[in-house]
Amino acid sequence: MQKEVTIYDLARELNLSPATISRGLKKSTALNKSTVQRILAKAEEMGYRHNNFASNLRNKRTKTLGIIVPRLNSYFMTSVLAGMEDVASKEGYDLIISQSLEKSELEKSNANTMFNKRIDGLLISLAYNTTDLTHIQPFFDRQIPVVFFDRSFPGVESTSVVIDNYQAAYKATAHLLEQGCRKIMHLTGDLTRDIYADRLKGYKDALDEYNIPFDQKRVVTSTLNEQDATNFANAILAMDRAQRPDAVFCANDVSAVYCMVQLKQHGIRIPDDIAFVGFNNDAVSRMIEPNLTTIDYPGNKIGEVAVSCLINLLKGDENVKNTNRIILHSSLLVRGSSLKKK
Amino acid sequence: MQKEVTIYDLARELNLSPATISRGLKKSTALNKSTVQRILAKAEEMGYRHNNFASNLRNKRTKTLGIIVPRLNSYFMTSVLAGMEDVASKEGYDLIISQSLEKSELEKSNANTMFNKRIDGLLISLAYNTTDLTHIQPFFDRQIPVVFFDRSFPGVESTSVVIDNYQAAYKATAHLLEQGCRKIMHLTGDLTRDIYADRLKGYKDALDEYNIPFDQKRVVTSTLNEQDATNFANAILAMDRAQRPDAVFCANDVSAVYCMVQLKQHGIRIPDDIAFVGFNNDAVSRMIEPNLTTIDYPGNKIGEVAVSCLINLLKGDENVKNTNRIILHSSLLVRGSSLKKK
DNA sequence: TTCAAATATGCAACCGATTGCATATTTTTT
DNA sequence: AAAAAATATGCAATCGGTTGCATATTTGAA
Repeated sequence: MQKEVTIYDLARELNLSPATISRGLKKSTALNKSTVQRILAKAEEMGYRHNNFASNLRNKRTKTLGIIVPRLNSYFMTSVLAGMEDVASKEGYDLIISQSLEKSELEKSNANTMFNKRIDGLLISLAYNTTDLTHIQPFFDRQIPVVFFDRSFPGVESTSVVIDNYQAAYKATAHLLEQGCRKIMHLTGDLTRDIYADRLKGYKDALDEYNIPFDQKRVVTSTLNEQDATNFANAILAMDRAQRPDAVFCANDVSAVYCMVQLKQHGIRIPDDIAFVGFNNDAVSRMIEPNLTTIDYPGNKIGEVAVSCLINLLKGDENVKNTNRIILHSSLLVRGSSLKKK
Repeated sequence: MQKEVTIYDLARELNLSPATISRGLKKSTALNKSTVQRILAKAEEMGYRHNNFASNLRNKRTKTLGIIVPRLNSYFMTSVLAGMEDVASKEGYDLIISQSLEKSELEKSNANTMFNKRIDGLLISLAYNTTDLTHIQPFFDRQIPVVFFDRSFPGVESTSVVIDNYQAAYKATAHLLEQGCRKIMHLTGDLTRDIYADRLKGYKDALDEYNIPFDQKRVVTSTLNEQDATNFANAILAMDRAQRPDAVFCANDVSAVYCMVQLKQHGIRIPDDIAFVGFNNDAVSRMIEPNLTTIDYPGNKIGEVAVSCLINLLKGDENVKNTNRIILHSSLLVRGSSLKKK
């Protein structure tokens, strides 16, 4: 292990003090321009690498942001992360990423770990079954900024970066109505997660707009996993003709796809018998036949915005403190699964 | 911002020296057991948090491992990461994760960033088009251990953790042969990545075992993305009856699925006309109809093993230095896409 | 009782960058 | 030419934990 070059080494070589070197490396304007140049050149020449630990210790900042997500294995999350990485690295921040695997327990433990690692700020998208924020409280107590993204918590004081779930669901439902569907079911997730509550509201309001009475029996709450989607499909298959929906709006693509697979295996034609709309524009939406109509929203953008926000908060930007909800736009991608009219 | 409790605060409260506190917090056996207990209790009571930066500065270790992966958006990668996270956090290591998005350029820049962040060790799965390891050289030069996983580099001196690609491909091909297929095509990735080269070898040897002559025209190299898979399907559709394969073995599930979708849309029946086997056991393999026969391998395990290895290397374990290839087992999951015999 | 061995704790010098304040040097003003 | 202002650089303390070596205390053996 060859030893590292420090500012003291540079100082000795250039006959300057370590203080001057430190300032030079940060291009301080207090220094003579030519001195700064000499320092930079020498640093390059000797292979100097900045030591974050010494610097963090002194500054009492870690220059690290923590990210907790339910799962990494969706195209959406990957895009969010890529966006976050992009902005964070430009601003010189590291990211520590962990998955809650949709389990509140694990989320708590991850939050705790990050707290102990002294991250400067936290970005979090909540697990399905998280019902309180006690695990986030330590951050609030120490004034460590927290930004929620995608899955936020109702009534929380922190900034959230979300999409217009209400609008998106409204558009999805209205689209099905325009296609002539009248018995539209909605497969949703845990309604304490406001993204799902908002989508439900959009669904309801679209029905209302078309004067279709809302029927509670047409809304099914689930965890949106493979098993639940299949069960949901089986429940549809068990219904008699009159009861059966002519369309289903699912709160994510994966559940829509599993549901479609099961229905198709039992002879249901899509979209003729039942039309489908999903949510997320996951890769699977283009693997199923017919391709799934879905809501597309810009993961990258969400990531970028969330990190920018957090960094502004860290910089103490007062404007950001007052903004506590940033809503990004999404769009409806119409594909075969919902096209009844040709 | 309330101020942090340090070992000096604890020392003052307990009338001990900071040195003793430091040892106590690490449960040093050099200390009286009751003293350790008192220290731990007091630390808990006062809300002490260990300061990594001070500690890293002193120890000249960052306790951080860097991970570079092509993409995070597969079930496999997510599992690998979960496994890595598990072991790493147990050993007190942080992870910094970044994606190369299959681009060698980005991989280089990520490696460079990690080098400057002074990670203690690197875990890397190479991008499709990485053809040299110059970007890893700085790690080798400073004796920073590097472990390759899944996608390794031929002839590299570092430890690699991989699956038995050869065996898996052999099993997959043999299975298709047992089902009566004789014209088996193989859609593969870049053959300079040894995982693909190994799979090709397994495919060849299985054919050989059944005395089927190998035909170079039956092997198609691609990037395994949606476009390439669709093109491949179109090529099959363009073949005349005699030429058409009766089975396809794809080097990943995603390409198999896209290919199947395209073929099905043109009336090809699966598995009757063409049987399919994929690789990875991605979630999509159970979304397509018929469900895709595929190779399942334990992502979690790969992650765990890779990190354990790296940590042993960091501990200077000589045994590990000599082991430079760890091969994990995988298994064939037979599903509808390849079952011709009922 | 005395001395050696074992056990328990403290001292103090690191690790490397940062920054308020002081000092030295140069430029500008009167 | 002297004083004031502006510019350039250095001093030294600080961030908090670690560890080799020294010292103090207890235990056990002779």
